[in-house]
Amino acid sequence: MPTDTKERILDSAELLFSSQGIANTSLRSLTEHAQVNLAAVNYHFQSKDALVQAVLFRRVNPINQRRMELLTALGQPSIGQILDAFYRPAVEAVLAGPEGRAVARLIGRLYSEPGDLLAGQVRALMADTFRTFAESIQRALPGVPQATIIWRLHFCIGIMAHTFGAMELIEGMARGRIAYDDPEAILRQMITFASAGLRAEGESTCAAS
Amino acid sequence: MPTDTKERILDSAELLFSSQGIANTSLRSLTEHAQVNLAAVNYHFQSKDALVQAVLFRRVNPINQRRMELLTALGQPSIGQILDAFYRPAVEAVLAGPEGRAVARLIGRLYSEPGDLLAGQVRALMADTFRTFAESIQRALPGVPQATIIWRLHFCIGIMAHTFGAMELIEGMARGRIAYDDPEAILRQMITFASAGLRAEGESTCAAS
DNA sequence: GTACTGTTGAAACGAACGTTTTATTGAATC
DNA sequence: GATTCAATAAAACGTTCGTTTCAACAGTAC
Repeated sequence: MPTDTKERILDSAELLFSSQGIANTSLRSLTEHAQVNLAAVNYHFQSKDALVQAVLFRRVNPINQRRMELLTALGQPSIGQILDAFYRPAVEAVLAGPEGRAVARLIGRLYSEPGDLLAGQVRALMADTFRTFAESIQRALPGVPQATIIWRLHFCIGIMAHTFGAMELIEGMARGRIAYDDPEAILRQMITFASAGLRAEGESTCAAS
Repeated sequence: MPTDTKERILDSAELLFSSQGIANTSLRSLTEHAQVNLAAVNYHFQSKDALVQAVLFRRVNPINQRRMELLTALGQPSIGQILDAFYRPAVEAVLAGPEGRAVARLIGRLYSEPGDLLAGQVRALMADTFRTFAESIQRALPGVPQATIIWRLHFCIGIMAHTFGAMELIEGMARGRIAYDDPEAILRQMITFASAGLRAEGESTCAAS
C-alpha cells in the first residue's frame, strides 16, 4: 500500500478504470478508494484525461522498453524468439503481483478503446514497437508479402489483447479447464499458435476449401 | 433512413456507442442524432442499459445463427471450413453497408467490455457458439488436448475481435499498405493465419528456442 | 362525436459529474 | 520566530446526466 498520494491515485485509477471502465469511474469514487482528497487528482494531474494518459503510460512504457531490449539482444532471431520478445514482457507484467489482473484488462482494452483515449505518447510507443517488430518478422520471413506481415502481426496483437482483456469471459467459458496461473504455459500457448500463424503458407490460396 | 422511431434509436445508438463509447454517449445527443424525442428511449426501451442490450442483440444474434447454419451444413468439416463458418458471417455483416464500421467496433469491443455489459442473452449466445465450434474443432483435431483447443479457439476470437475493434489503429499503423475494403481478402488472411495456428504442433515443446 | 390506446412533445426532477476556489496545514528557509 | 510554499482539506461552482411526469396528438372502435 503506497504512502504517496500520486501513486495511490494511479493505483486506484488502474484498478477502477480496468474493472468499471474509464467513463464509469468518477473522481469521487476514485479518490475515496485511494483515500485522498477529491481535489488531489486535479492538483497532481491536470485533469481526468491527463490521469488516464498517466495510468496507461506507466504500464505501457516499461513493457515496450523491455520488448526492445529483448529483441535487440537477439542477432538473427527466429519467429519463435521474436514472438517471445514481444509477448513475454506483457505476460510477465500482467501475471506478476496482485494488481496483475487490472494491468491485463488495461492492456487488453488499450487497442479498442474509442476516441482519443490512446493519443499522444502511448500511441507513439505502440507505433514504434509495431514497426520494429514488423521489420524483424519481415527479415525472418523474406518470402511473405509485406501486407501479409502487417495483417499477421496485428493478429498476434489481437491474440494478446484478447487473452488479457477477456480473462473473465474466457475463464467463464472454460469452466475450469484452463487457468491463468501459469505464465509460462500461457506464453507457450500464445507463441505456438502465433508462430504457426505467422509462418503459414498460402496467402493467396483459399484455405477454406 | 428508417422512419420507425425504435429503429432510428437503435441505429443511432449503434453508431454513437461504437464511435464514442457507451458511457460517453448521452441520451440527449443520441435522441438528437436520431431526431426523436428524449423520452422515446425510456418509452420504447425501459432504460439506457436495456437499450444497450437491444443494440448488441440485434447484431450478434443473426451472426451467431448464421454461424450455426454454416457449420451444421458441413459434414466432417476441415479446420479451414470451420473457420470460414465462424468468421464469414461476422466479416460479411461488418463490411456490408455504410453502418459496417459501427457494427465492427461493436463486435470488436463486445468481448472486453467491462462490467455487466454483455450479460444475459448476449453472453449466452456467445457461450453456445463457443461450445459448438470447440467441439467441431476437437473432432477435426483429435490429437490436440482439450485445454489447447480452448486456448486456440479464444485466440481465433481475439484475431477477429482485434481486426474489428481496432480498425482505425490498424489502418493508421499500416499507412495505406493494407485496406479493409475487400471482405474476401480479409477472410483469407484471417483463415490462413488461424488455420495454421489451430493445427500447430508442439503444444508441450517450447517454440521460443 | 366519444372513448380508448399507443405514441410523441416539452418541461422538470434530483442526483452526480469534473473542476475550481478558498482555507488550512506542516515542514523547510532565512 | 516569521515567512514561504507545496500539499491537503472542505465547500461550492455550473453543467450534464438518466429518468419521470403530464399534456397533446394521432388513430380506431363503437
